[in-house]
Amino acid sequence: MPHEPADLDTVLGKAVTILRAFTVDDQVLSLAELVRRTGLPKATVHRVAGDLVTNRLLDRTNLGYRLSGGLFELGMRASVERSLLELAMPFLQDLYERTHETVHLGVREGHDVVYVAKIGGHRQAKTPSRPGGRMPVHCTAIGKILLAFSDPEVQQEVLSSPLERRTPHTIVAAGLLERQLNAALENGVAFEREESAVGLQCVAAPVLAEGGDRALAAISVTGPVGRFRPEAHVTLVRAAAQGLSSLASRRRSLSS
Amino acid sequence: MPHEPADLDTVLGKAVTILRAFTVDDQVLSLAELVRRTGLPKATVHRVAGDLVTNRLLDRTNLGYRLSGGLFELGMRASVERSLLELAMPFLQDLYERTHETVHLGVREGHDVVYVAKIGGHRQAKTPSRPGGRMPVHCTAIGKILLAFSDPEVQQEVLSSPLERRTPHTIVAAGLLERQLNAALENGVAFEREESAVGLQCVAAPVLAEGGDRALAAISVTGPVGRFRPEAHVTLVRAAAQGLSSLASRRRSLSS
DNA sequence: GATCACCGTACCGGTCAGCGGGACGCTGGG
DNA sequence: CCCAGCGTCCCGCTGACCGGTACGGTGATC
Repeated sequence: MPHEPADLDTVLGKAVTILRAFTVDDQVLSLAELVRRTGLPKATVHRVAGDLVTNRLLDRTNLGYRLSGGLFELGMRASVERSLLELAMPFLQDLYERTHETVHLGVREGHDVVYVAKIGGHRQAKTPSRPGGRMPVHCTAIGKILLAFSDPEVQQEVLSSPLERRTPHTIVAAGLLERQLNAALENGVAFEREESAVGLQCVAAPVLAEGGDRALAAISVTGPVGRFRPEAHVTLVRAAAQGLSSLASRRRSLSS
Repeated sequence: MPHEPADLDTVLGKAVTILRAFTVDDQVLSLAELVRRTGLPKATVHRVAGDLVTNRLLDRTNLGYRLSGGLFELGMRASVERSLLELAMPFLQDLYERTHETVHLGVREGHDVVYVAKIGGHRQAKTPSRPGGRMPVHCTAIGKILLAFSDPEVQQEVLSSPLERRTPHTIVAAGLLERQLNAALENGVAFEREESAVGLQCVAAPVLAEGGDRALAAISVTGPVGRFRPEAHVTLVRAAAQGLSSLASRRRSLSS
């Protein structure tokens, strides 16, 4: 389940429900739309949204409400993502410069991967991912490598839940997926071939925690079928991920 | 004023007060520390922080509280910053690849510049800026160019307020600053020479709104005195900023 | 230009979520 | 041993929050 109900009997619960009603590609939502999405009474949304505006978490435009810059600031202070991002940037940078293909950094959250960074040039392949966005673990290279280097129980959790089909190539058979995960664990790389979007392929390698058997995050390179062969970039991606791993384990940035 | 009091007689106000108690380089704050910073009663902080945890805006660790990954996700959905970032990345990317110096993207908020993106390699100069962080407008190249392309009233507002001295080179005389702003407006570039941090220099150019007389954002290149001469990069920075300007004005991403 | 659907805004009295002073147990340092 | 500082919990008071309802504006449809 994406995220549980969030207590609607409390102001705070209503507030975050409203905030979370915005998806990655909503620019601005009208009051009515917020009412529709949240299921809250109109008067309530009106009031709470107003409070959110005075508290600078929302902006008011003549078209409706929109997540504010203050929220962006706050989000960038989230310790784990922030320090991961700062450590990772130089590596992602290098990787991009050597490949000139789209480079991703992501972490796992439940059954999804959350993208922490995405860098690409003017001619980048049109990927469905966005920084701060989510994708199901089972249909992306990043997701697979993260899952391969997760606790067996969460791995099993995902394998035993229904696997949404995103494209004709999406792997929906748990058995096949499990074999790929084992291979990924063995090789330290995972692949994706048009499983999240038609026309795209991807390689990913894990950023490992101290012990070396759990992934903190993962790095990937994505490109269009045709000019791009995932196998050709295995070494580079792996090198970047390993470099970051060893740098990260020399710092504190983990735990729960 | 950075941000006004935020109504403390409301749950929401207390909640954001607690969230904003975290600065860019706080990893984790104890309950007691939060009490100290917010001035709220201990019992209240304890309860509200608890609520924030159940609503996934804070994480609980054995050392204290910390801004959660959910908050990061939310922040990345802030429309203005997000779309700006997406449009800008390829340009920042190019700029970095041609200079191999630290590249920034920033917007103005009140008397501060807020950094939206920062990219640099392994050998980057050690800058005080961080993505999501703030710096005073008057002591950075980005800040100066943003101010030069702002409404005259806000420009005057800043000029007539006390200018904090950050380094021995920080410009604290309003007259001198004003002359630099005029020059910046004329040339479409601003410079900074060790005014925010000793040993660093910087060039910045504006990302202009449709009309061409107001800046939406600004791009800069920063490097260490010695190997780095700001003048040498004027053309590149300006080109990147102009490219982004024309791209941005072909989209909707402005207003208040 | 009348009707209607849908929007954003405003009102207002009942009630329960939120409040915070204070007490408690734990820990570590002097 | 004591004390300072921490996190947690209790509990009765009260005003912040609630949301049904009503109102004015705006655009499409006939």
